[in-house]
Amino acid sequence: DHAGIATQLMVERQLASEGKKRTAMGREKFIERVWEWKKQYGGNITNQMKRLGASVDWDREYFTMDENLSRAVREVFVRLYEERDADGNRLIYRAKYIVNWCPRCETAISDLEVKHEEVTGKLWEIRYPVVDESSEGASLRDAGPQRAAVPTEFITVATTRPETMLGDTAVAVNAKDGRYTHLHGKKVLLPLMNREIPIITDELAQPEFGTGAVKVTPAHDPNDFQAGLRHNLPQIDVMDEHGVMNANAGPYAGLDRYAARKRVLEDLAAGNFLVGEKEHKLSLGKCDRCATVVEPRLSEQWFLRIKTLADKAIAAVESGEITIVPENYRTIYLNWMNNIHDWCISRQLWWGHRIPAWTCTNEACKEVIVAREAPTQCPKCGSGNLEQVSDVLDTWFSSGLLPFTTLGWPEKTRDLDVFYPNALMITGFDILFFWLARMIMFGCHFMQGHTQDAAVKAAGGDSAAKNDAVPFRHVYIHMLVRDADRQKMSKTKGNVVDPLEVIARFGTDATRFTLAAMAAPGTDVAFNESRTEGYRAFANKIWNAARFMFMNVDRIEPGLRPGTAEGGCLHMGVAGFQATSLEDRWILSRFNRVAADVNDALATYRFHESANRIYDFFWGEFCDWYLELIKPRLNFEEGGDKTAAQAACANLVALFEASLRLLHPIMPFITEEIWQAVYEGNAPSKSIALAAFPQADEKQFDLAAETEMAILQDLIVSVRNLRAELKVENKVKVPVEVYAPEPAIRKMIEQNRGAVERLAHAESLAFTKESLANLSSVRSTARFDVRVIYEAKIDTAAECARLKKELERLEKAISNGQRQLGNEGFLAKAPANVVEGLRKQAEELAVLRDKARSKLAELGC
RNA sequence: GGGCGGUUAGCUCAGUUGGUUAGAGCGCCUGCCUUACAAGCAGGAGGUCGCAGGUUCGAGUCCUGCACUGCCCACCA
Repeated sequence: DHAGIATQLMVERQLASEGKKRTAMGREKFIERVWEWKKQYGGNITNQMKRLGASVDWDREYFTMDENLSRAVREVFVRLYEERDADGNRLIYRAKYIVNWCPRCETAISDLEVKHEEVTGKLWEIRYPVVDESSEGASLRDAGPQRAAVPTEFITVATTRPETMLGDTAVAVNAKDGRYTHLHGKKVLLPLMNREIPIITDELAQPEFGTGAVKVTPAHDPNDFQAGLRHNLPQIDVMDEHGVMNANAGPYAGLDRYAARKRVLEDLAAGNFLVGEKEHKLSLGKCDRCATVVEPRLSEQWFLRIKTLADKAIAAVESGEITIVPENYRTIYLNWMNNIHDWCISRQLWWGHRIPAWTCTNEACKEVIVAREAPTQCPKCGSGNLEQVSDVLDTWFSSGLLPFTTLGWPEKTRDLDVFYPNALMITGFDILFFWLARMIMFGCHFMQGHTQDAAVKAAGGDSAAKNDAVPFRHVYIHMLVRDADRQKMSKTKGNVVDPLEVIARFGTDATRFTLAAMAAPGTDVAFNESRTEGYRAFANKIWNAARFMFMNVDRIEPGLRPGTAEGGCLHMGVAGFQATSLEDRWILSRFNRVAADVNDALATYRFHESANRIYDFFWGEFCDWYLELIKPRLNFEEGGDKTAAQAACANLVALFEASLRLLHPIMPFITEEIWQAVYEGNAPSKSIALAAFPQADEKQFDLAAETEMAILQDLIVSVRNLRAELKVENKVKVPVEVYAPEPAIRKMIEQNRGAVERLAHAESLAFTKESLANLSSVRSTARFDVRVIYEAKIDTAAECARLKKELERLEKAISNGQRQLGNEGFLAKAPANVVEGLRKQAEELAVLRDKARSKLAELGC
């Protein structure tokens, strides 16, 4: 979008560096200059999106200042101006009101654009002399200034902005405050200005605070403004749009507000009016864009009467027609929406949508005309001299319309039928109120009565949704990316992480993976480079695994493609996969599980879970185990079977291809590259992005294979452990003995003895009839004992230490288990599978404990 | 003044509806250039889950209070 105030600021800075000023240039020339700037920098965003691999319908690129969108903005403005609420008030109105004013940007800004900062400032106490009524009359004027020098009574007020006293038009006390009852109806003489102002009674003054008396400056404080209206007080504006004191400030005119503050304080002190100066904590409002301290300023602005729109926006979320993830933002949203104030939508800027309103320049008429197109003549007085209001609209006014204006509104378009309501809005929490809230308000209001195309609605699974006016059905709120130290990125701090730079160093895929893996809902991402380094290594791992695959395909069966039989690989998790071995059955089962988990994680916006799940599968299971396990079959030249090698190769390709599809949303580039290579130019679709996302087939879950494989892995790891402890040299293969009392398990190990020998670096594998638990160089599990036969001196002390630690752990676990299993409450209330699991575990732990005990006895420690 | 988060291994972070022995990456220690991969492989050390209570058969997970910390909202001179 055109980002009115931000963009104008950027161009102003650019001009400043050339020694030029916006005001000297004139509106037209300046806007031309902004367009130039936009042309130059707007492309950066597009470029970043492309480099990030965003999948975007580029034909639908839009800009909020385009003519079609601008026309929609005017349409909305006019409709809101013409529409009246239940009380008969226009939804858009113009009013003279205290608004937040940025003296640097020289414009009004909305409440949201003010950032409050807690600072320790000063609270000054000033005493105002009470006018002595006994000397009322001619003598008052005659006596002149000297009269103030001998007052009899004072009333003391407190302020954090003493310069505003120049615009005071009253002093307020609370009617219930007995201390001031005698002063009701009297006047004080405003120091420095020598102006008599009344003492009024108003709720504004709270007896508990300070002295209980408060100065009233209707033109410079929102509360005072209201009080002023209640008491018909004059509004004396003492500053101009730059925050410089004006003629109303008398001798202080021309001074900047802070210089004036200093002088006022000095003068008050000199006149003996300043009676106190205390440290005081206050929240200082600063301009969101340029950090200048905001000044409450009386000015004529356009407002949107928000309640009508807000009510609909509340209903849409409360009813669940719009869902928000993470859920706590729902409360935040509703809380804000329920306490919303009218929205100041006019800005005294040049860059933006100019308000479609004209004023008749005829002094006697001054009619305001709001219209879609420029009127030629005043409908009231007939004058042809009309001038368009110079204000522009708040950027968010137009941004808030995007869900429907980008689809062609106010025309009735096919796009609106199909795409409205949008399915999902993804946006940052920092613009929840600025943007999201406004989109919901505008959408619900202007699209009321809209009905989405029934077929599209059903296809999206939203056929039961009632309210099609909502701009989108689901909202995903993402957090901020911070720097590695959790600091908010800022140009002034110089800690901005430029995505393009990260991409240049680590690659897009690694960058995307980092963001995905760290995107736990509701948590900021501390962008940590070491993490990205790790994911670059992952990309590298994928690449090398692909090399391995291609190497084997080229050698074993050149031209091999993933299965594309009926239904095609596109609709199945893994097509053409023929499980012929334990590892085949295992990996197929594991793949389907990961596919199930990833789909589930994505459906619930748990992106980090999906990323981590694929990572663990691909690296920890597919590469670390499966590829290692099938190597003997692939290497048929070493006395194997070529047919088996071809089958293994086909499985490898099928599984890899499916994994690529699963990985593609997070790592689009590497997966596309390998996928295309797999098909050697004959891919079933133009891009992997168009291939179906793998779905889990629960029939492929194979619990038996997973259990068996786990035992095999245990066995291999146990041998590796023993080798490491015995410090067996890497090249040396050692004989291994296994005791496996259960015949089925023994058989399974026997069938996979080759795998054990190879992956555990064993010379041979033999089965024993007797338990090995008490022998040395043994590792035991509940299913098997395994022993490495190696003539190395065992470090008895180290082995004892290890066993003792192990025994300690086991005993603790056993006693925990016993306590639970002996607990009637547990047996009665815990689910059966939990109890059963614990029983089984207790048995296994007991076996292990016995083994460890007897082993310790054997070693004599 | 309201509201919302966070506090788990040396560091950065996961841990959905309470359920077996709390995980990952990086870093660290040991050993390996084993023909996909040293950006790698194999093995290892490291945590009383901020503190104090409570609920429960069972708490990192739920409740209360406290401490520290970050953020949002608010017209307190």
